[in-house]
Amino acid sequence: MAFENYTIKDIAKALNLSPSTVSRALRDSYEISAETKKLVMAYAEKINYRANPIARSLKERKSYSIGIIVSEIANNFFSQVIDGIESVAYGKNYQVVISQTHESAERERLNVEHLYSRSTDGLLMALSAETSDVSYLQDLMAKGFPIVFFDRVPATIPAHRVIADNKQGGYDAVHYLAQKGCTRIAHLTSARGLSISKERLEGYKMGLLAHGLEVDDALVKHCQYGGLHQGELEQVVAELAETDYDGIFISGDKLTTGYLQVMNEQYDERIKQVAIAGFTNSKVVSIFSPTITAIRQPAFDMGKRAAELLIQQIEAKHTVVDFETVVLPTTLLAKK
Amino acid sequence: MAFENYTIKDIAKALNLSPSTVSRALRDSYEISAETKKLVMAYAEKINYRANPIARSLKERKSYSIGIIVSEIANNFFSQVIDGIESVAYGKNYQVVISQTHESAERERLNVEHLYSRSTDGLLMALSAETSDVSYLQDLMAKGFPIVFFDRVPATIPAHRVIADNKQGGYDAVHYLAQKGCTRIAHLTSARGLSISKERLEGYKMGLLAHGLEVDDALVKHCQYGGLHQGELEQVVAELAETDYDGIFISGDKLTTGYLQVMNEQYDERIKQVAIAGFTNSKVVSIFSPTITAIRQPAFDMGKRAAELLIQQIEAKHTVVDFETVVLPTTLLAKK
DNA sequence: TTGAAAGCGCTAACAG
DNA sequence: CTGTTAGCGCTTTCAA
Repeated sequence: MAFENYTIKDIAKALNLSPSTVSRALRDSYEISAETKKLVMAYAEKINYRANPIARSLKERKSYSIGIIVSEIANNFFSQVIDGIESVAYGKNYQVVISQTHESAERERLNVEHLYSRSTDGLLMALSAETSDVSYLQDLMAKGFPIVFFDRVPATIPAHRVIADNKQGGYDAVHYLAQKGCTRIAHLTSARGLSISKERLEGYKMGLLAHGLEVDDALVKHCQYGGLHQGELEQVVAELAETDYDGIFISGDKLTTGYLQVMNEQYDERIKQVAIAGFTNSKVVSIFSPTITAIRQPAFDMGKRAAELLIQQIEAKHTVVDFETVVLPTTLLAKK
Repeated sequence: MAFENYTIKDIAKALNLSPSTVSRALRDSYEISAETKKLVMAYAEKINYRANPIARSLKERKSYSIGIIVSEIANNFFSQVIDGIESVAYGKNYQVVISQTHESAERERLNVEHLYSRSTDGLLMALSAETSDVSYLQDLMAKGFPIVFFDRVPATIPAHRVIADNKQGGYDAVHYLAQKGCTRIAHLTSARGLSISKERLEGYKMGLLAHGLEVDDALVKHCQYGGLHQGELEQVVAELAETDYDGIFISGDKLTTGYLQVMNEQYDERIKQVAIAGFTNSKVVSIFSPTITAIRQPAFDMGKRAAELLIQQIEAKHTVVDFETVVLPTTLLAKK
C-alpha cells in the first residue's frame, strides 16, 4: 500500500484536529506544539500521506515546475546541460519540463507560450538558430516571469545568463590548428545571429591574428539551421572544398559530426589533408574517424548554474534587477 | 500583450454572464446558445484568455501530463523515442515530464513515486538494467494508474507493451556476421534480467544454430549496468580478448560505442580482426572507426505507439483489461 | 438556455 | 497553540 490518496481532511478527522492545524503541522509551522506535530507527522507517515501538489499549486500560485527549451535533446551538449539542471531541480523539489525547438523560431514561441500558460514558474532557455525577435520574451520578463538564458543568449534582454567562454574556446581551437602547421584555417559555424556564433567567430579571428594569418571571408561558412536541415551543410562543405583550406574550426556538436559525415562520404581523399577542431561534447569523439580535436563546454555545470539562478530568481521576494552573466571555461581535448 | 492572466470571472463580468455560462461556452457545451458562444469565444480570443490548467486539474483530477522514465536521455535510442512520444503528446495537449534512472532500480522507484505523487496521469517506461522487483508497479496499475512499457518490459505485469523485434534483430546481426565469414561470434549484452537482453540472446543463438555454429558461453558477456559504470565494460572486453572470437554482436547503444572506445584504446591491433554488428540508433555510425553494422530500432515510432496506447488508456472510461503487445521491426544497416 | 452554489485539496488571515 | 472561514480558478449539479 505504498500509494494511497489521503487528504489533509482524512488526517484531521482521524486525529480530531482541524485541517488547518494538520496543514501547519505538516509544514512544521512554529505555531504548532511539538506534540501535535509529532502526532500528525507520525500518522501521515503511517498512511503514507502525499500532499496533492495541484491543490497546493492552485493556492500558492506556483507550480514547482520549470521549463527547459533547447533545440534538440539528441545533442550531447544539451542533454548534459539538462542533466545538470535536473540535478539541482530535483534537490529543490522542482519538476522539469523539456521542450525542443528544432531550431525553429515559431516552435520556440509556441513552446514558450505553452510552458508559460501551463504555469511553469520559470524558464531556462537556449535560443533557436532561427530566432531574431525576442521582444515577446522581454515582455514576459517584464510581467515578472523569470527566464534564465544559457549557451545561446539574447543580446538585448536584461537577464541572468550562463555561457561558456566561447571566444577563448574559438581562440584555443585556432591556436591549436596553427601550431600544428595549418595556415589556411576555415570556420564552419551556425546562424549569424546566435551569440555563440559571434563569440566563436571573434575567437577565431583573434586566433588567426595572433598567428599572423589573415581572415579570408571565403573560409567562413554559416549554416542557418546549424546543420539540422537537409542540404545546407553539404552546400557549404562543397563550397569549402573549392578552397585551399588545410584546417577547420567547427562551432557545434551537430555541425562537427555532420561535417565529418559529409566529408567521409563525398571527399574521402580531401579530408586527409585537413586538421579538424570543433566544439562538441560527444562522449565518443575517440571513435570518430578522422580523429578530431574537441573543444568542450562544461555542460553539466552550465545547467547547474543556470538552474540555481532561475530558482533563486523564482523564489526571490522582489523583482531581480541585478542580473548576472556567468562565464565558464572551455577545455581543449587534443586529438591523440 | 500576448500574455495576460484573465480568469473566467473576468470574462463573465465583462459580458454580464455567469462564470458557469462562460465555462460552458468555452468548452462548447450543447447547452449554450450559438450566439452566447460566439460572444464568449470572441472576447476570450480578444483578451487572449488562457484557462488555468492547475485549477482545471484540481477539479478534474487529471493533470494532462504524462511521465517518461528512461535510463539516460543522452542515448540516441531514448532521445528518439522521446521525440516520438512528444509528437503525439503535444497534439493531444499533454505535457511530458522526463526522468532518468541511470540504470538504478532505486532511482527508478523514486522517480515513479515522484511522478505518481505529482499527479501525472500515467507513465511510459523502459525498465532500468538493475530492476528486478516490479511488484510496486503492478500495485500502482492495480490502483488504476496507467503504465505503458516500451523497449525494456517486465515479464509478468499485464500491461500494454511496445517493443522492437529484438529476437529477429539479433538473428539478423548474427546472420550478417556469419555470411561475412565469421565463425566465432561473440555476444556483448546488458543485464541478464532485461527483456531485451533475453530476446536478443535468443536471436543470437538462433542465428548461430542456423549457420551450424555452436553456442559457446565463454563468448557471451553481460554488463550488469549496460556499460554505464566505470570498469565493467573493460573487464568483459578483456575477457573476450582472451578468446579467439572473430565477430561480435553487441546489444545496445552505450555498449556499442563503449566497446569501440575500449578496443581503440587498448586493443587497436586485435580490433582489425573482428567484424562488429550492434544495436544502435546513433545517427553518426558512418563516422565511427572501425566501421560497424548497425541494427536499428524504429525509435520514433515506438514512442508514438506507446504514447498513443497510454493516452488511450488514460482516457478510457473503464479499466483496460485487453492489453496489447506491439512488436516493431528492426532494420539492418550494413557497413559500407 | 442561463445562473447560483458547492466543492476539488490546500493555505492563511483572523479569531479565540 | 488551535479552529473557523474564505478562497485560489475551474467544472458541474441543481434550480430557475
